[in-house]
Amino acid sequence: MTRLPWLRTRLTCIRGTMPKNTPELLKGTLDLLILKTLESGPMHGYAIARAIEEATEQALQIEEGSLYPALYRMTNRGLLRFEWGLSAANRRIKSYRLTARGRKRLKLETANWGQFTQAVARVLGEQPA
Amino acid sequence: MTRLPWLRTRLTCIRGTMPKNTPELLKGTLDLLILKTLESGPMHGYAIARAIEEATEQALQIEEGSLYPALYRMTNRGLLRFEWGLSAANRRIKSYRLTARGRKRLKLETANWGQFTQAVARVLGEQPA
DNA sequence: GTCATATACCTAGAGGTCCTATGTATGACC
DNA sequence: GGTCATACATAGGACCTCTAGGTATATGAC
Repeated sequence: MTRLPWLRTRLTCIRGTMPKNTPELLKGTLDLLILKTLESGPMHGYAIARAIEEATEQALQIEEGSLYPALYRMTNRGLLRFEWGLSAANRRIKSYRLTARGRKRLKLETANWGQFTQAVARVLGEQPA
Repeated sequence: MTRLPWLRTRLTCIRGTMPKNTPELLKGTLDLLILKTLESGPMHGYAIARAIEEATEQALQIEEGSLYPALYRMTNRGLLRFEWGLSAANRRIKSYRLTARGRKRLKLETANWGQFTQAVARVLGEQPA
């Protein structure tokens, strides 16, 4: 049971900003976030997660165990496709991009999200400005 | 295989407004919606579902197969408690109300929801007014 | 050089939530 | 007496996220 070198790294990463919020909330939304992030151009998985975290100022943490299965799923559904390539840091990466279908899906899910949050807002009794 | 009388009722109900949206989005949100609906006073399960649907102008449909398990869950967690009673229509009902814990939870989940939607909004590139 | 770190990928299994489909019961109304 | 809406309930499946584990390698510090 030797402590492997990469283990400590991971733990410190997690301990860092762990907001512990949004345990279930992320449920239907991760796909939308990924689609939106890819709208501006191709990106690889790890970078997508970082981009989302940065955009939300670490409010949302994308776990790798959610991210990679999601990318896999979405590729299978024809929303994304990927090519192997090299990152700026000279690393082997899978560069994902939206397909036409993915773009259409992004539109749909964005609209759904808008409707959904409006509906919830009505229940919460927020004044729509 | 005779067609049972209550079947048709149910089907027409469903066919009515079925928006088919929010398949996954509801995930972490149903509890919040129920808590908020009960904030104004005791209510029974069926009425809670109707209230949410009305508040959202049928944008959100609360299925009974989601509703009753949710009420059960939340009762077990000490967020709600209920008493058997009679409705205005003279029917046997379980009248639910918030516990102190439920009220605290409502606050927490409302705050979480606000943060979460803001985070998503940032990714979607919406201007925060 | 070699050690630690960050980058970059992957997966199995657990846990949780929602929905579909099904079932029962009864008050009100025609 | 039949139909409808109300009011409860639950088993099973589908789906998604997270935890926890695993591998590989470029880069910079020492």
